[in-house]
Amino acid sequence: MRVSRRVRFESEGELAPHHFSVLAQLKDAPTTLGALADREQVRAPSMTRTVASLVDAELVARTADPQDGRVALIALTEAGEAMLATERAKRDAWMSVRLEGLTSAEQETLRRATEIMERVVAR
Amino acid sequence: MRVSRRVRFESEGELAPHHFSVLAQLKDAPTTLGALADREQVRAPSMTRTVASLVDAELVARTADPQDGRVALIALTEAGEAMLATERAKRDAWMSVRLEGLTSAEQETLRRATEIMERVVAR
DNA sequence: TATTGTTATACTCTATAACTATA
DNA sequence: TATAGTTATAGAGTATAACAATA
Repeated sequence: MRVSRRVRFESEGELAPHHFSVLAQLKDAPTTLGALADREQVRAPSMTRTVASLVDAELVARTADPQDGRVALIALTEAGEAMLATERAKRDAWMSVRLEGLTSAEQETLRRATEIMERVVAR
Repeated sequence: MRVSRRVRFESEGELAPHHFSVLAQLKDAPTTLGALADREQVRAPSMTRTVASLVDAELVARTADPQDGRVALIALTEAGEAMLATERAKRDAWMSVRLEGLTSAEQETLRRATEIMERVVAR
């Protein structure tokens, strides 16, 4: 928790945290508004607002679902992908600087720990 | 970041995140309102409100600084300490369940990684 | 009828600006 | 004058309730 707090506070970007978080959800595939709301742990009306704001910023686009007329499909625009990559690069840079001073053995321990935690979190 | 997200979302307590965070800052010693605002990355008026809400809930108490009449010193009450302990226990429990399935070697790797990251974050 | 999403409305958290009290 | 904190006011983000459109 302390590490994540430091990264959030110190590698701060132009994007509000909940905006960053939604862009990250869209990385792999377009997603319905409802699914986004579930994953972000907010109610549908809140996500409607957040998506409207991201659409205004041209970071995401809405398209209709050809199979189901009720559904709103949200996808990253090119600008959205670029923004996501930039923000992630800032976080990576913050961490890279701090890991440089470690020994190879320490870095190797962190690599193994990361693999373990990825499995833990995937469950 | 993904681990911290899961812990926040799934080990959810009664306390709003920014309330939890302020209580955690007060764990070791009473703190001025201004210092709290700095550490929580909010402006003084926001912290005035947050502290007022915690005072209403009797989780913190305000006392005057004997040396400087301008300063408001904020400290945990007994109820605040108990609340903090309870919330932390929930987070610990969430994680403990997930670490039980790991081998001893894997758990040892995580212990060593934790020590390394504590040094990284302390800088 | 049930589901997906939006609109209306209110509450909370945040901020900036202006103010009070103390140094 | 400068600093610590509060009050006034406004802008986001969130929620619930009521609604529209589609299945």
